[in-house]
Amino acid sequence: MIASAPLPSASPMRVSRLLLVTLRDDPAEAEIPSHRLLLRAGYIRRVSSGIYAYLPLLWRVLQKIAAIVREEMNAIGALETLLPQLQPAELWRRSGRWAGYTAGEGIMFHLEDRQGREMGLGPTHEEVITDLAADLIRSYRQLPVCLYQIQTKFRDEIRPRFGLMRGREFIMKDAYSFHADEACLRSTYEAMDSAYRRIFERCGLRAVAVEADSGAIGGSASQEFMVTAEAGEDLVLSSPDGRYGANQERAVSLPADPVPLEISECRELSTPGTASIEALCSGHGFDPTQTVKVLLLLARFADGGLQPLLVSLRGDQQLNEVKLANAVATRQPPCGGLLDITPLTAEQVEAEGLKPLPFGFVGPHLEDAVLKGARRWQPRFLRLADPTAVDLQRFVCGANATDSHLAGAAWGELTPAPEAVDLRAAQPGDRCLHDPFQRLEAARGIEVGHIFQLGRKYSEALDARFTTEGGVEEALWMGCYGIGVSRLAQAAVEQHHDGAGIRWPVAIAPFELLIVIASAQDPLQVSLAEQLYERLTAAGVEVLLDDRDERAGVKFKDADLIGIPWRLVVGRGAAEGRVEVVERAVGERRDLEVDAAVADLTAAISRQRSRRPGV
RNA sequence: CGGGAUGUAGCGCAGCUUGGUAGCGCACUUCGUUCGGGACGAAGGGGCCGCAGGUUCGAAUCCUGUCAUCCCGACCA
Repeated sequence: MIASAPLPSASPMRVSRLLLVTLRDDPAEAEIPSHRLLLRAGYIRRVSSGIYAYLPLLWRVLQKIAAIVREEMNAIGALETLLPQLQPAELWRRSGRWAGYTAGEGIMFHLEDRQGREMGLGPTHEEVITDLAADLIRSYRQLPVCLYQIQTKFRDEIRPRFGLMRGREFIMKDAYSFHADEACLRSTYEAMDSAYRRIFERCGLRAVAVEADSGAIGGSASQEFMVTAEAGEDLVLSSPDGRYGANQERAVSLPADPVPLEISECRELSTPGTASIEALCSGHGFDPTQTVKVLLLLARFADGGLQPLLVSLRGDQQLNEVKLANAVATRQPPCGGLLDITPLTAEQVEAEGLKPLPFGFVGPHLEDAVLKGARRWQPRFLRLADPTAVDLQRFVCGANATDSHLAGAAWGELTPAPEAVDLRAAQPGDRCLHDPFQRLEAARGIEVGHIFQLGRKYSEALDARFTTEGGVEEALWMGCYGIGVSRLAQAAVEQHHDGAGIRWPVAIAPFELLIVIASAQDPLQVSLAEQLYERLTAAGVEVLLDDRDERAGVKFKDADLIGIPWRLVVGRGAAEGRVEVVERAVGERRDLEVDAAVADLTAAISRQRSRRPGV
């Protein structure tokens, strides 16, 4: 797939010739409105789980989005290119991502060619582009440079979902920038940030930029662009004043102040059957902020390493697994990459040949000795704690013996305080760091774009170097920038629809205007509609003509469903030279003289059509 | 992968409990009447009841296996 073919020319586009198949009933497979509507209105068909055919109407939408993306990328000096989808494993081994992307919950489709060479179907293109950069870029004089492509990506998603929202094959714009220094990277990152804002705005989407986790891509700063919608898969936390917004994976906040614990020395507390924080607090009159809960987990690494984790959190806090994974990954770099982290189970402990652990009564002082003799695990815990736990003077925690807790324990006395790392999940209602009088609000969002400052992670791994002005060889600074083009199309539907169907923004609608012939039996209506088709097309409007010999009601229903933003009905007023103009999003109907209708439509549509400012 | 559910005509579904050789609505074809918000009547076409075994005289229906799809969790544009 290459999203670069020109839109069909001004040759008459007739619904009768469009292979338009709309469905009256909702397909059972679709859950969210945008998925249902795209299927019902004849925009997509499912071929396999997470794999869709983009039918002619949607293809026009995708090309319009691609055109806007292209304009904005070109405007900031990015160069369009097209990279291979089939990529050699060797390249991915060099970046250290082959195992992580293919083993375990790996997301890369991979295969062997007839020679037995391993290949992967590109889920992303950092490796290919960096290798090319290494080949092409020799000197600082060639920098900075930014390449992008609009390309089909393949990801063997653990769970494809919601039509185009999370497909296994999808269209993405990805851009990669190369720089001689970090300051230059930052300025391209800023330029991308504003280009992205323009792209989403021009596409008619309400999108917000939020701080994000860099995930498997890696790198330092990263920002996501979220289209706000109920059906969004991500939770965005933001401050009412608009100064802070972050994906919950990444969000930070001020925790509630703990209730002081009025116990001056540590004593044991009999707590039969009290294995949860709630039970402990309600049974013994503690506040959750006075407790420390200990989570035992197991980190699995690409090299086969298994590292037990002992994580301490204040009892009222929730673990943010993304933050934990990042903390673990940076502390155990030589293990070939972190595959996953899962809670430790009693069965696993037994399988290691270890004595049972007092799950539900574990305290932070659990000794490494309990791991002695483990078959495959590292024999010591990686100990991490959230600052909310480390900051407690006295606290209640498990006594490492079933049915027993400690009250009044203190770090130092009990066990040395573990390394403090931010591991807690910020929650809606938490106070904001920048202003404690602001409280975080939650909203759901669809991630349609993500920009990263990668730094030198890939250039170092793939040895992509250039010669500086001073004649020294250095690794390139890199950024990467993605937009889910097909996802964006569906996100637009999610944000712009009503009970009757889609309401495309003009800028990305498959057509700008639909001319409906109320009665295809009436030669007068037909000829007036054909004339209007010619005139409006000549005036530069993208027109679709519904010339089907259907009852008017059927055509109106289909018109609402497929959601073309403007509708011109040639009906019983045709003899008097009057037609009806309807704006889909507003629903208001106006009865106009033909000339007035043409003037009105061309003016309104060109006003709504998104153009680059100044072009 | 773990948990839940579903596979019957292009789409939505019934039939399965209690085995007897498949039905409804929409869509499709033809004819007639209708004709500005998913018309009506008549006549048609379309199904290896997901697939493979088994039980039985006989299986859409019971049993076993398998595949696929969807939903809830970890992943991401």
